Parts: sequence; C-alpha cells; structure tokens
Amino acid sequence: MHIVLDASGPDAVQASTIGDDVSPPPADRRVLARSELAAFVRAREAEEPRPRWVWSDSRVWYAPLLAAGVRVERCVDLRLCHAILRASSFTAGTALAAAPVGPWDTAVTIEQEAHPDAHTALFELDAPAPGATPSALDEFRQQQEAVAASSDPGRLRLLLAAESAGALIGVELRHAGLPYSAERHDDLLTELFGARPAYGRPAVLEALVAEIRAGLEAPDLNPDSPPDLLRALQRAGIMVTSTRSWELRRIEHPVIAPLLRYKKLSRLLAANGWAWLDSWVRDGRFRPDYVPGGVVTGRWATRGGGALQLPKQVRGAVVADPGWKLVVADAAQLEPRILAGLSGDQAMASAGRGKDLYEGIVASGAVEERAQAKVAMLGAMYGATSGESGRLMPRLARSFPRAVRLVEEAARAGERGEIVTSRLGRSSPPPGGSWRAAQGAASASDSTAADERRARTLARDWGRFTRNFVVQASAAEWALCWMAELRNRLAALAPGAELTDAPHLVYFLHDEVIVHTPEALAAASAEAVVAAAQQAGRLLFGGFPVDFPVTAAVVDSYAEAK
DNA sequence: CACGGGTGCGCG
DNA sequence: AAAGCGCGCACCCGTG
Repeated sequence: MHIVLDASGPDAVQASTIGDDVSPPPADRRVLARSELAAFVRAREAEEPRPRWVWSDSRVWYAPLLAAGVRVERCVDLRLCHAILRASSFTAGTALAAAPVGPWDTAVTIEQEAHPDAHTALFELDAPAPGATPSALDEFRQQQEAVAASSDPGRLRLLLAAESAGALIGVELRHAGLPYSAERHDDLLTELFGARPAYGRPAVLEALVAEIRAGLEAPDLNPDSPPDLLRALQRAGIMVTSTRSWELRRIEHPVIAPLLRYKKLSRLLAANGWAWLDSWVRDGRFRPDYVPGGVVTGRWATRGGGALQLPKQVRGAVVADPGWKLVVADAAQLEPRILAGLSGDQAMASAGRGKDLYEGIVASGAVEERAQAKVAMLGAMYGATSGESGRLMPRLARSFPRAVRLVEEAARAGERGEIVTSRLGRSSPPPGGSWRAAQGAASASDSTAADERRARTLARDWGRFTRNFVVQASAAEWALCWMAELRNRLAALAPGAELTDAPHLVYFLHDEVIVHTPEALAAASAEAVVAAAQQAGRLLFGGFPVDFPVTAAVVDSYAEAK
C-alpha cells in the first residue's frame, strides 16, 4: 500500500491511498491541515501493513516529521527515483525517459535557489508550493509504468527502494547527529596550536612561518600562496615543479621540515579548526548536511561540514554518550568484491573468501605481496596505465580474466561515448557536447594531429570514468542495501522507541557506518551490522558466492576503531 | 566586491 | 611511490 503526499495549499496536504496497482483512482483521498500531518503519519505507521509513503523529497517531508517524533519505515523519494529512471539504460524508450526536461528534473535547483543556506533550511523547508511541482501521484504512476516497462524491473525496484531508504537515512543522520565532543576537539587544537587566538594565525603557525621565511630568505613570503611559495623555493635552489607535500617530502633541505609541518597544521586549522567547531558542532552533536545520491555514481555527497572528509586526526573527538557505545563498521575491500560479483569471477570471489581479499590474491599466485595485490586491483578499477600498477595488470588479467574483462569493456564503451550501467540499473551520464565536438573534429577530413591527440586524451579520460563508474556505482548500491537492512534490524532491536532512544545510525562514509547504541544493545547492533552486509550481498548478487566481510568494533571513540 | 578557476589536501 | 576514479572545502588570484 502507498500513501502519496501532495502539497495542496500553503497549509494543506493531500493524502491519497493507492494499492500496488497504481492506475485505479485512490481508494482514499483526504485533505489534511499541515498541523495534522504528523499525527496522521504516526497513526498509519502503527497499523499493519505499514504504508510506503510517496513524496517529492524526503528532506522536505521527513525532517519535520522526525522533529515531531514520528519515524516512517519506507518511502519513495520521487525526486531521487526520477533521476535514476531518466538516465537508466533499463528504462530507455519509456515515456518517462523520453519526456522533455520537466520540473522533476530541476526540482533540486529550484529548492537550492529558494533556500541557498541549506544548513538552516533543512528544518524550515516547506513542501513545494502548489503549481510549482506537478502532482506527486501522477509522477509516481509514470515512474511505476517506466519500471514495469523496463528491461529489468526487479533490479530497478530494488535500486529505487534502496535509494529511497538512503534518503530517509540521510535525514535521520542529520536529525540524530554524530556524537561529538567539542571539548576533546578543542583540547586537540589547543595542544597543537596553543590557545585560540582572538584573530589571525596561532602563535605556533606564526613561528613556523618565520622559520620558513628565514630558511628561504623570503621575508614577505605567504606560504599559503602556491605561486609565491614555488618562486621562493626555486630562488633558494630547491628545484620542484609544484608545492605539493609529496613532492617536497623527497627534498633534503632544512626548510622542508617546518614547511611540511606548517602545511599539515594550517590545513587542519582551515578545515577543522575552531571556526568549523563553532559552525558545525552544537550540543554534543556534529550535524553535517548529507546529500544522498549527490554524486553521479550514486554515492552520497555532503554540503557543508565536510562530513565525508573528517580527518583521522580528529576522530578521537567522536565519542559515545555515557552508557552508550559506538559500533564502528567498515566493509573490507568492498570495491574488488563488488567487481568479483559483477563479473561473476569465481577465482576472485574465492580469493576474497574469509577475510582479506588481497592476501587471497597473493595466495592465488597472481602476485607476490599484499601491497602489489592492492595496487594492481586499484589500477584495474581506476585505469592505471603506468607505474607499478600498470605493469601488474597483465598478471592480474591472467588470474582473473572475467573481472579484468568487465572493467576493460566498461572503459572501451566510455571511449566510444556510450553509457554504462551499474548492477541495479544506475547509468552513467553521456559525455557532454564539448567531448563529442572534440571527437567529431578528430574524425573530420581536415583534422590536425593536435585534434586527434586531444580527442584521444578525452576519450581515454572518459573511459577511465566509465570503467570506475560500474564498480563505484554498484558499490554504492551495496552500501545503500547494507544501510537499509541495518536500519530495519536496528529498529527491530527496540520496537516503538524514538530514533535517538534506541540503536541508530549516526555516520556513513561510502563503505563505513557508525551506530550509536545503548551499551546493552551494542553486541546485538554489531551482529546486525554483519548480518545486514551478508543480506546486501545476496540482494545484489543472489546466490553468487562472493563474501562481504565487515569489521564491527564496539568502542567509546571513533579513534579506537582500526 | 563577487565570482569562478586553479591548487592543494582531506576522505573513500 | 606519487598515477589512475569519485568527491568537498579553503584559500589564492585573475577577471569583470
């Protein structure tokens, strides 16, 4: 059963109840005052079977519900599902895919323009004004039609359900927040920089700047300016072509040590210093703005707060509440395992049976050392052409021909300008106009060698993107299934409890999750994490025997895990 | 003064 | 060891 929510006025919501066959008119259709919505949803969630809520955008509809203490089990996030169905090769030729660009394609932009400050907007966002967005019911019907007419309705249904679950989780993560000790963070900063300065650089950084200026005999040097710094280095006889740390690290010169130290410290201060603490941590919680589906591959993005770049250096400030624990879990070698499943490569799957896939590759005899196995796998998935990684490719291809063939074919398709598709049906965007123009110019009768070189470079670049897309996008699908399963299992550990009174997800990082749980349920939460990973593997790859081991550490602080 | 591209570095 | 995928963010600097 579905209940479709539509804004039907500034203060009114229309709720239409429809069955699994979405074509007949709604069995029930009612208009509610917005103030009645939370109670209505709460009541429906208490009945069996629970409905699947169908709405335009989970951030708009779900955040106020959560704020009112109401959780939902399932939804359809029409905006996210629309984006998938528009682009998927599975739905090519359906009415939805063929329709001209419409409001469902631009909804995000409209919201962003109306509410540029997403940080505060989350809880203030209103449902789209009537007329701004066409009927959710109509859109839902068109989406169902597209799925039914697609080449693989089963996989697409799973993808849409997982994507929608992700949308709910994104809102819940923001609502719960990551338990974060501002005090510990402040202690760390104070230890590194001294007391917080009222303005300007902390004394520690100022001293390093003085040391660097003296060492390079450049009294006015601004070490934050790469061109300025590069000139000063070269004047001092240090022949580097950039100011990147890894390049500087190879130079022997007394100025290098303070310079590298300055770079490391100033980076930490700029990205996660006191200013970051002030804007993003409040009441013991870090609340970043997650954007499910924000990356072309279906990975999540973040807007503000930099949640997906939380440096290892500060993870000690992520601490469980008293009487609570963190379950920190990550999927071991997720992407190579995904590749094994995608390609049906039995040899690679068996290399990954048990714990460490890279050790398994060594045991298979393809390479001698774990580090080689890792660099070779990454090279295969990213399209390395040179260096150690490039040299190892033939050996990898000999031992794992199916896996390597799959990524090679994805790369060739991209080079031809074709789209590629993930396990469950997310397709890559086609290359843009300038890409096509460059290919056209290279094959024209009057093309120059430069035209051809440029076209070839662009084609190879795009091939590396599509090569990686099939793996990264499928891994993102696995992660969504993992989290969706986990969310259900955690909810079952404490039926009826409010989100933050029971074990709940507080962090997600591509192949890693953190659960915040009362101590008594920590072991059960850790088991749920592991079981959910196995279920995700079955959802994506059915009976194909590829393992997805996850480590699940029960800890007080994020820094204690691995 | 705002904006956009480039650089560098944090994460997976 | 430092190229090969996907990001976000701070900062610099040139341009309008």
